[in-house]
Amino acid sequence: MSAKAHSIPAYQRIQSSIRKRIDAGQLRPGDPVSSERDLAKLHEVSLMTARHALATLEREGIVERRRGVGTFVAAPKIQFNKLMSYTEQMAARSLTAASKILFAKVVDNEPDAAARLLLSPSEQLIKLERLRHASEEPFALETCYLSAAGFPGLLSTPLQGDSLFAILEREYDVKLGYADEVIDATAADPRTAELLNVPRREPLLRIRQLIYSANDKPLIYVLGIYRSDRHNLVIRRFR
Amino acid sequence: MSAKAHSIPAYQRIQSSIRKRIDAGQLRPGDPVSSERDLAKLHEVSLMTARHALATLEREGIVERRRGVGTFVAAPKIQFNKLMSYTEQMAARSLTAASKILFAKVVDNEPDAAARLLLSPSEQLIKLERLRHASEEPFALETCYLSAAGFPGLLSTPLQGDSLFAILEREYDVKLGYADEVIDATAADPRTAELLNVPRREPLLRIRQLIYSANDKPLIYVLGIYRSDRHNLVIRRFR
DNA sequence: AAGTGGTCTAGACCACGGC
DNA sequence: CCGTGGTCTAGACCACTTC
Repeated sequence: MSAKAHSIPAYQRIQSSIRKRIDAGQLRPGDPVSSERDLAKLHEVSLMTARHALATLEREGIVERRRGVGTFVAAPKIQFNKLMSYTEQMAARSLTAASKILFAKVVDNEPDAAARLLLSPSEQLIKLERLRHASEEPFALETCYLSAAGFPGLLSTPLQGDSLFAILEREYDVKLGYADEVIDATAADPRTAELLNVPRREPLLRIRQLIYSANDKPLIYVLGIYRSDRHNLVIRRFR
Repeated sequence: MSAKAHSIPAYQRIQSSIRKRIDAGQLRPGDPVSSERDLAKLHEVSLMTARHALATLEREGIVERRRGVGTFVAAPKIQFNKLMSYTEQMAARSLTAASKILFAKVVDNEPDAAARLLLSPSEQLIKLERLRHASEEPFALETCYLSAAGFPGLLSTPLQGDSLFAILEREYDVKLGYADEVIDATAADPRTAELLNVPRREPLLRIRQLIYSANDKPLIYVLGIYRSDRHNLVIRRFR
């Protein structure tokens, strides 16, 4: 029925239009979102399609649905369980991302990182170590590894001003899929303590993240160390 | 069309039948699951219903779907982003749950916990403090709070042998919905260090969990402290 | 009673992967 | 080519909440 543009699924167009109105402030937390039936008429799609759009928005925590009542814009707490770059996370909280690159070179002596990416132990890897700031105070040390062969010339592009996710998606046509994260607590070693400006042995949050492409190939391994006084991890679990 | 049992949705029955075959070992990781079309014929439902069953199983990490290829039993890593009791988590890893109750009384001087449950500061709360073990070694200290008025007689029921989730769902007809968790790192205080058998100031994982009912009412507030050498938190994020 | 989300039907076409 | 999952239709009835 619809004229064209099969390139973007209808349910994603509906989601975009809702997200856009939330971002623009036209829809505020607690405000009702159009009902399934209204959305279906408005976008000229069937009920199931409008429903699919709202259902996945709910799992992202953007919207809350109550049977018999309606769908409402969720409190903007956090984008639950959403894979986002540091830049995107900061933007979602209306903050600007600031970071300092400590290390950016090709290495071949990190067999552990290579193994996590399912590469041979001596494979050449791009290693990128960055210190994340918020209002002048450092709060995270992130080290990420990528296959050097998979992303030629990455180190020559300006990494400073742009999000790594954005570069990968734009320049290398990468489609990010999901990430598995293992979280635990660790004590600050001397170098980390100095970089993060905390005492030695301070408890820190450690997140080891393996980011997969949309077709299930491991792309990036990220080791993140976070000051737990300046950063909380928030997730939502479902029954 | 379908004869009866509107009580349980068809897509949940399909999920149960798949889960059952996985639990029984008839389906092992990597094995193909019946396709959408086969499931639809087998269970005499429409394609969309079979599809819904597989789609939500995928978001739980139980199954992996590959377009053009099929649906396969996922590696039994972890039940991603799933709200489960300690007992259920242990069972999922084929371990037995062991815990010791340190404290189980009604209190009225915990305004912080009351506030999180949206109750008045002096409201009477059931406070339950438990030490979790795995193979003789303690690894977690969990303190949970519930409204005393909401769950009369809970302290009289045998909490030792049964999962709290199971008691609430069975005896109080509670429908658990989801949980929001805030995760950070903290240092062991003297009492916690002794209980968990670790040095003082040891980095520990702290999880503050607010469990909601299916209709969005806060039910339980849980403060958990975990030995990070014996417990990892694993989550999955989606793009 | 009216409106909402939750489940479901019986089909359709498309995009993708493997043979 | 065929089978797979991904999107979509044009309806339907149910369960729930609010008025």
